[in-house]
Amino acid sequence: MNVRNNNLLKVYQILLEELGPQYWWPAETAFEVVVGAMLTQQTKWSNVEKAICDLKGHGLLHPRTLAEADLLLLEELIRCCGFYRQKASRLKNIASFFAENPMDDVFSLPVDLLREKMLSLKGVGNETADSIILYAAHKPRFVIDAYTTRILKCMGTEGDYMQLQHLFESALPEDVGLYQEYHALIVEYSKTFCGRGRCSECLLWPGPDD
DNA sequence: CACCAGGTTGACC
DNA sequence: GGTCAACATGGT
Repeated sequence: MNVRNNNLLKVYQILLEELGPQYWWPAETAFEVVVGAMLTQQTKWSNVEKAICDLKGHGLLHPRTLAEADLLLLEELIRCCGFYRQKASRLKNIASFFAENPMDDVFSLPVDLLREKMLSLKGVGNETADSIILYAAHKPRFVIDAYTTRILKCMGTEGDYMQLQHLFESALPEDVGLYQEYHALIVEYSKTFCGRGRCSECLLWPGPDD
């Protein structure tokens, strides 16, 4: 079944029906979500899992301990995620922020202010900020990633990050669970069915022959 | 061996 | 105000 009218809610329903709920974000704590969001930048999640596991084993998945961790050790533990020198120092900086500003307090801020705070941290851009907001703070911000951008382009819609986010947020009910599931479904769907630029068994929009 | 992965930043038009 | 290389490892 194809959707030809950019009905984003209908697309969500189709994906959910086809793939089932994804229950993202896989993490035990909010801080683990923050760390994972940083590490997964331009990186496969399987590599992030390994790093998260090693960090956990060294007791570093807490703001204080991570902020005070040895930089070289940290680099070693996250090397499998790539960009490991950048990510290590940025992670320490983010950890310091949450060591000085408890997560419960920060996450209680109005969502726009929370977003600004996150964006002010080096290494946190739009997508990482929204991932933290949606999956760690549990507030409604739709996450736009490369897959989402690609899918919308296939459907004939282009725009920058904020434009695409507004598109989703104005088309959908403001529901944290829905946003969480939808973003996860887009990622899983894309990984399974879409190569770069082209889709093999596309459920969502007309193919070239259509 | 080439290409990509749940991006972000700073430099340079 | 937009474009682009740099950042780096691991899997197909």
